[in-house]
Amino acid sequence: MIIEIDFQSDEAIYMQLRNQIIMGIATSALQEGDTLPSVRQLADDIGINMHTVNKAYSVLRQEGFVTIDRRRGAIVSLDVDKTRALAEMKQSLRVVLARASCKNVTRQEVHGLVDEIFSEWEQEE
Amino acid sequence: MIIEIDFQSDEAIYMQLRNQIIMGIATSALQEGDTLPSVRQLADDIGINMHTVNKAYSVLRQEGFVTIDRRRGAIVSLDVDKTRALAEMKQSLRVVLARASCKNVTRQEVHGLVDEIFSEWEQEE
DNA sequence: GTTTTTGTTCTAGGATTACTATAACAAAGG
DNA sequence: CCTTTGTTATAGTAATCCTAGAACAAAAAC
Repeated sequence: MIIEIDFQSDEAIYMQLRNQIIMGIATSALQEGDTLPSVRQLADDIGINMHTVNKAYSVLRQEGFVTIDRRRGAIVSLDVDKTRALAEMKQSLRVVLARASCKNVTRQEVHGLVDEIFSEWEQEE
Repeated sequence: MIIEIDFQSDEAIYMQLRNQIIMGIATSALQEGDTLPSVRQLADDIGINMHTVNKAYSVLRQEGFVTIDRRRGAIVSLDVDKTRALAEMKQSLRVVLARASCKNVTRQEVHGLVDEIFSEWEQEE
């Protein structure tokens, strides 16, 4: 799985990393049981500090996407709390859809985009 | 329109303010042509600094949700660039949906949530 | 047994951002 | 004339982000 960090972005590096790993899981580029690179190796590959990678991994652990084992490192393992996931998603969606709605994006167009995104993922499986 | 700031949140105050105003527009609590409170008055009401409100207004202007007039202050006026809005929304949706998908939220459930949110807004009009 | 690699922890410094605080300005309106 | 408007400048505090170097115990590799 290829990770691309935009150093010009105003989004923190550890957040870009977190989001890309989550999208990697969603697209099945990363599967349950897969191990992520060690913090030192990934930091070296990307050209950032070890602690920045460690922070991304810690956030992923806290959010229930990986478990961290001293021997094997970070392992993709999903702690599914669907009720919580739905509540959190609704909150995020409200902000995203409000912005879109102000710009005259219709409910149908949103549905279309959702389908597009899900289709992209299913193709890659 | 009621604005609620969570001072314990890790989200910046000016971003909370920006998002609530955008949601206010989406729900028609704020309509095109309406004037927002002056930066000093709103800052006083909320109990924050004038410059924090000013920053929120500046972001809203840059994103095309309000125009700012020296006489009347910030006025809701939507600069609709739908192509850009769709592109930006898709990028945001990708992250939100990836998180949900990992937690076994289905495409159908996302559609349901989208409808729920749009319905909330339409009821208030 | 020795060496390497693993995550973890500590301290520390630099850079940037967020927020607050004053103060002052020109423009418009009452 | 006085008030209110957004705007700008300066300044300080606090928090966050990122980097850096060092060290530790535990597990794996040799």
